[in-house]
Amino acid sequence: MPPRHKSAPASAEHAPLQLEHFLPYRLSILSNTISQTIAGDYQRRYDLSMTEWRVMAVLARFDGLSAREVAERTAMDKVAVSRALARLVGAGRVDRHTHDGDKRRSVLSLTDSGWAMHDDVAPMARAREREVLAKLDAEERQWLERILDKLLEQQ
Amino acid sequence: MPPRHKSAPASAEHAPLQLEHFLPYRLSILSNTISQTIAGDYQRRYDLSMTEWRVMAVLARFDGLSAREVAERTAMDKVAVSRALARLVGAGRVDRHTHDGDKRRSVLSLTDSGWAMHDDVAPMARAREREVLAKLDAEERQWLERILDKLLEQQ
DNA sequence: CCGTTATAGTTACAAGTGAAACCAATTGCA
DNA sequence: TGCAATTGGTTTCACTTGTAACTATAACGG
Repeated sequence: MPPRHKSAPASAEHAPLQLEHFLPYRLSILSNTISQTIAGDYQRRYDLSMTEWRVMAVLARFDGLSAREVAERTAMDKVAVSRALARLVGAGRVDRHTHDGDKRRSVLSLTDSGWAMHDDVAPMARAREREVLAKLDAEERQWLERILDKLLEQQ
Repeated sequence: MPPRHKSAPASAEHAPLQLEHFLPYRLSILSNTISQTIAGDYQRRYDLSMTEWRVMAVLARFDGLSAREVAERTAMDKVAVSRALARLVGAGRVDRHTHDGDKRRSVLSLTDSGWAMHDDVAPMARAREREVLAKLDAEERQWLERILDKLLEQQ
């Protein structure tokens, strides 16, 4: 019986990428897996997309932001934020009024109902983060922190 | 002048998530940034999506895979693979025929043109990976390797 | 054998996303 | 002032993506 797949000749001449050892690919798998798990949690319980959750999370920390500021803090583009806000305001999770003195800007904050949802979801998200970090020992966690700091630092 | 945003009262009662220190969020930003940079490289030069590139990358390593096997190796779902293959076959980058003895299965491999594209793109991808890793010293790179291994290990 | 179940892959439809166009309010500056 | 350029935000349109349904072939079990 011949071997299922021939890989030797290809590697010799073409140096194909080994996806399973390729950092960008591995990061992408890891990030998607974790984010999906968390998103699953709150999508099961609430009708809430990941972008909507992120908007709520920044409004929980910074009350009164404008849509643009939310976009900055979430690293989302303004269209995505606008859409998320439309749904959140519609669902009564977020309050929006107009900035005095600049009628273009909105002033956003969580409603009581938004806070209730936040206070339910945030601990689930944190618990999932702990689940992930539990796979590492204290030393590894410190290194991870440091490595992410360096990789995420601008330029 | 009053403070722009009140965050203290919220944090006291509601313990909002600090997105900028939240591992899943940070991973997502990092992963998206890196993947976008690489995808930009080959989208500028070829009309090639990230899913298509991943399919090509595994076919470069494992000649003769079926679509399902490609899906397994890329962690993509079979619909995404089917679509990527339709485009790649249409563009003459991938050869598809039917498995002898199981007419459901396809047998996939890169064409000469597919190999040429691969041999052009793979070094760019590797160069981008090196750019990222250059932000770390040797010790940090080793820890990152080890940490990703642990976090990606099944369950 | 023959009917049921499982597998490989594609198609169809709905929902999500991104880029560009757009509107309204504001700012800059001649 | 007043008009061009900028900014905040929404809408539109084309494209991508995900889920479910579907077709064709193969494997299983009586």
